[in-house]
Amino acid sequence: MPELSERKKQILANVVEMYIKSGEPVGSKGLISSSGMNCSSATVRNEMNELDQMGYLVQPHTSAGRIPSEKGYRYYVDNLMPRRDVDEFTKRMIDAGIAPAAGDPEKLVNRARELLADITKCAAVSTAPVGEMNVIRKIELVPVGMHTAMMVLLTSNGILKSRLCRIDSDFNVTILEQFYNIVESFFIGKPSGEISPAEIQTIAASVESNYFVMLPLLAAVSDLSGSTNDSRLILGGGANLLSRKDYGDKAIPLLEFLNKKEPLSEVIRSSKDDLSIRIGSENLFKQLEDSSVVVSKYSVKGDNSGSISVIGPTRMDYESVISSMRYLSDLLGHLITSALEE
Amino acid sequence: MPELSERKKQILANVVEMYIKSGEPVGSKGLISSSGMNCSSATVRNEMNELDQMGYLVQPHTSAGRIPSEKGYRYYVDNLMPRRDVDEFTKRMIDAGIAPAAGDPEKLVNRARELLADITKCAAVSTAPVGEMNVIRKIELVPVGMHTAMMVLLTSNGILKSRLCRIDSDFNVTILEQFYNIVESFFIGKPSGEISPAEIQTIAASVESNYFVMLPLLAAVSDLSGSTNDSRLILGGGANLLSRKDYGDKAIPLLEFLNKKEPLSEVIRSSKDDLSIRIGSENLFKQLEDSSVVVSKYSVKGDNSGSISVIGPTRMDYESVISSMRYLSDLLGHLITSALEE
DNA sequence: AATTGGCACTCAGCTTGCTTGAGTGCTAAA
DNA sequence: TTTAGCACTCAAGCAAGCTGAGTGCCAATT
Repeated sequence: MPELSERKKQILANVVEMYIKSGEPVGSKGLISSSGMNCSSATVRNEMNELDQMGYLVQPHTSAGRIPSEKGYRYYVDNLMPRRDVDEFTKRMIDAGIAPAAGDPEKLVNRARELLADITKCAAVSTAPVGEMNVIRKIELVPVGMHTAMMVLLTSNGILKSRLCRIDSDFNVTILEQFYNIVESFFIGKPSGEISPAEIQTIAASVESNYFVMLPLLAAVSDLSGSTNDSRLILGGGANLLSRKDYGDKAIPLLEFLNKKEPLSEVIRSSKDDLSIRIGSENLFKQLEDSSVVVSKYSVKGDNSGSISVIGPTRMDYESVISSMRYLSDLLGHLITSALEE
Repeated sequence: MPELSERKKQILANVVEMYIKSGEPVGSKGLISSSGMNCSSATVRNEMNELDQMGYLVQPHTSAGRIPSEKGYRYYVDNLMPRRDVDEFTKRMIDAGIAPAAGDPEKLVNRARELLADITKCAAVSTAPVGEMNVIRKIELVPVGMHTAMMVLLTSNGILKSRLCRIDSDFNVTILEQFYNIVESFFIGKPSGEISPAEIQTIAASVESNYFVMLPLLAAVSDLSGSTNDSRLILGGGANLLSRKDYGDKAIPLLEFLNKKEPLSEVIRSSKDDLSIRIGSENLFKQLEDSSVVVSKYSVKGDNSGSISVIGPTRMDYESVISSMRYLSDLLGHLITSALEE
């Protein structure tokens, strides 16, 4: 990454910011007047030309102004973007918006996602808190029919999962007792997600008499506890993308893409850092080539566990999106933590 | 509703069907050729003119063909539309699509909604089964923190609801025991939704010592059991409306409207019959003036309890939508019933 | 009395050409 | 190295013209 001269940096930053604000390509003259640089438009023109050749800017047509390329956005985000705190207004909006959900982890996550979509006017995605430090609190098996029962599993981060299971023989007290004994001695207090099929086999084998009845139940426990939380991945504010003129009719296939759970999950989960920004084709899916994805993780009890994300046009207002997300994911982590500890 | 001559009926039916297929206004000549009527275009023209004046057809512009008015659609749906069974292909699609969800009521409903959206290329809404005959099966209270607990309620139709509650004193065995006693003697087996605040008061008063601890817990039970199932109302396939050229940019405000739970719930719930069709401005919300809403109820254990709906442009293919919905809601009702009884 | 062929008329949507103006690159002077 | 000046480009907006599907009406036909 070659160093740019101070002036080039200044120009690039201005182009990016003006383009983000207006959506119109930025010309040399307009840039001068609204950035207060003290040099002439011709000078800016020369510099822009070089930035163009270096790949930071592009021209939509020969006689139009410049817009940032992906490389331009990337350089801006990495080196030029101011790292301010959330503005007061947004902060209040978040504080006020999330307050009514305090105390309930699930509601908090949902509320956070809705707020994020509203604030950024982009699509927002949330994943529920599922840390590795997470422990199984309770397992219940409630008969629903003769051969079916609802299994309910509660983890220490306050997340409830359920699933219907079916067995071949009738339910009776003995089976239930046996099941609860096993649960008590093998599962309660165990980190969720650490139950291997092999273990299940071993445990099931220990009940000679009811092996074939118990096996599906135990498999269900394993399944439920380890279930990739795809089902806890929720997209909101998709409609916001439609009002963004950036995507013309490309908004429709994009929305269709985002509505599929699996690829979306892949997109979100492929982020490693606490805060990751992927711009345009840095996203591996070609459906996202005109979009940027910002993922911010939040921690519950000091354990990195869930995330909130924003998906919008590459032209999104990175600075405000990121500052909002930083604040919101911090707050969310704290609120969930205290909901569980209190 | 004045009777129309046989020929007028035939013409109206053809206009509606052709317009539904093509989306283009139907002219006299085109109608002749693709409907095989044995009269001249001039005759059709005269008839169309009358239908126009009677209010069944309208002309978008002076020199265009005719399209059905709302009155025209209504007459078609009530009197002219063939009532065929689902076509073989759709039927297979439904059978194959719903099979993997068999056994789990919640999954069945979700799958049905997704299928419906896919088949009709419209938005689809599902509500979970919540009949009046519905009974509380089990209530669990799982402590999550010092002052918080997760309450889980399971009803006889296999639907699970949960909610976090918080109390002022610490949880202890006595409180839990007392709570479960109350649950056992007052709530289990009771029709959900029939627990009045007054009753809660009475019951809470019966535990002199722990009145203030028990009250919020009991209130939570009442709340959970009676909770309007707004939260069980889910919209899917909203993106389908965008690809429908019928709504130009009106699709965006429409989607925004549909994404609000309350009005959508109102729209669905205002249907009384087993199958209700509301066309255009027959819907009370003006956001739906260009849309039709078809609601079909399904029964679980003979008790009319949930519904699936389709929302799409007034130009939707009523015949195929309705036949699909009839088949699907029947199937859904049966599958849920057998999942619970088996 | 109902049906039909013929004809003049309408008008949305497309095509075409013109104009405008923001913006560029280049050159020559400061 | 910067700047003023100038010729050039091209998207977007507008007006005029053309096209063709479709109509309404009338007079002739069955």
